[in-house]
Amino acid sequence: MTLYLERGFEETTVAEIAELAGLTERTFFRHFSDKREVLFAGAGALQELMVSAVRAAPASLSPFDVVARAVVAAGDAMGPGQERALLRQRVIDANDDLKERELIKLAALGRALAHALIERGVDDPVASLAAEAGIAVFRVAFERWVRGPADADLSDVIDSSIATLSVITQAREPGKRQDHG
Amino acid sequence: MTLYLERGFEETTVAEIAELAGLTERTFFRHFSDKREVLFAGAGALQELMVSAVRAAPASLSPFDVVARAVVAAGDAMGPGQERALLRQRVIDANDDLKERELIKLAALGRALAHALIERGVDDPVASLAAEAGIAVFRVAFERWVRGPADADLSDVIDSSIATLSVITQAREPGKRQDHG
DNA sequence: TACACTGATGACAGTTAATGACATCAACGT
DNA sequence: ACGTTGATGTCATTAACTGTCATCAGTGTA
Repeated sequence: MTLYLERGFEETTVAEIAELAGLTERTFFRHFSDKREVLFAGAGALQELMVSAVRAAPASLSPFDVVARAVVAAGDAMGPGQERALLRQRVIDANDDLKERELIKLAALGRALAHALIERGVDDPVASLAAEAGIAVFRVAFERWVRGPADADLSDVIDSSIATLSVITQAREPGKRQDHG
Repeated sequence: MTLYLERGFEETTVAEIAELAGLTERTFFRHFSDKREVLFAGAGALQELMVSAVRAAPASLSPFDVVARAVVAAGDAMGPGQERALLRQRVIDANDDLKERELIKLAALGRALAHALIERGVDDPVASLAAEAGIAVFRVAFERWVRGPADADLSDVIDSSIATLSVITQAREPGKRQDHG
């Protein structure tokens, strides 16, 4: 993180990272599958947290409510570390390769959530859509939170984004099917 | 595409591609910024198509309906080339690096759609969420279409997915805010 | 014809991410 | 003392990219 912030991601070589850490390149690649993965090592924990939240949700909730609860749980867990998350995000935003890696982590998270929903008995198109919608909310809310005031609560932004999405998708022409021919 | 299908993406070197095309490596990298980009050169056209659809939509439509129309327009354009799209998708699905690139193209598409909505006067959180939801629908529907029967119409799958998402996000506990303590 | 300019390509060297193979060394139990 | 195991170092190699200069075809102009 120190080197990435100082001189950027591309300009930092693995040799430099290894030297600063007192290791060799080879050891670096034993710990991280590639140069980007250093910044995403903790993504697995977040995914497990959200999947657990899905599993722990009451059976009475609708699929989307279950996902919403998982997203809020993730927001709570990320509460105190706003500064660290912000630095990390700054590094990621400055580099396209890192953005790609972030996106695939989110996609994996979406699949995991969908899978957890299916295990609860939700049908597949519904499960995937609810999960993807949840990821979309998470992404948008996170960005609003990072760019917003320093004392804002991520959970509040998430709540608000969930409500907004709900309103948006309701405001449709009732029963009218899109024509396409 | 020939080499990627024969031996996979990782196992195909740029030198081999260049040789088959009767060019040098250097020339390959002058046409494509990196090895993956060969498969995504046409993504820009699709994005322009969808942005145009957003701009051309009647002012009376809700933001989500506008996005839905753009997604359907993309589905129509992709109608005849199912076989080619399927081969391409098979190559992409078999490799994580290519999945990453695909995701960032979709993310760029999402931002472009959100921007087009904002130009129509839609507020920012609403625009981003509508766009992201549209992308989610597109992704889920496209996957269902690719894996589904060969004679299926992508536009129909998209229509159905849009309707499903609409239903999902409506089926919430009315007015109840998620607790997170 | 001669000349200048431009754009695309080739030729070549160099950097760096990433991987495989083997050696070393400390910790641990028997 | 001995073998095992896990983490690390060392060395060699592949292949993605990049910088730089040379070449060459096409085009306009005197």
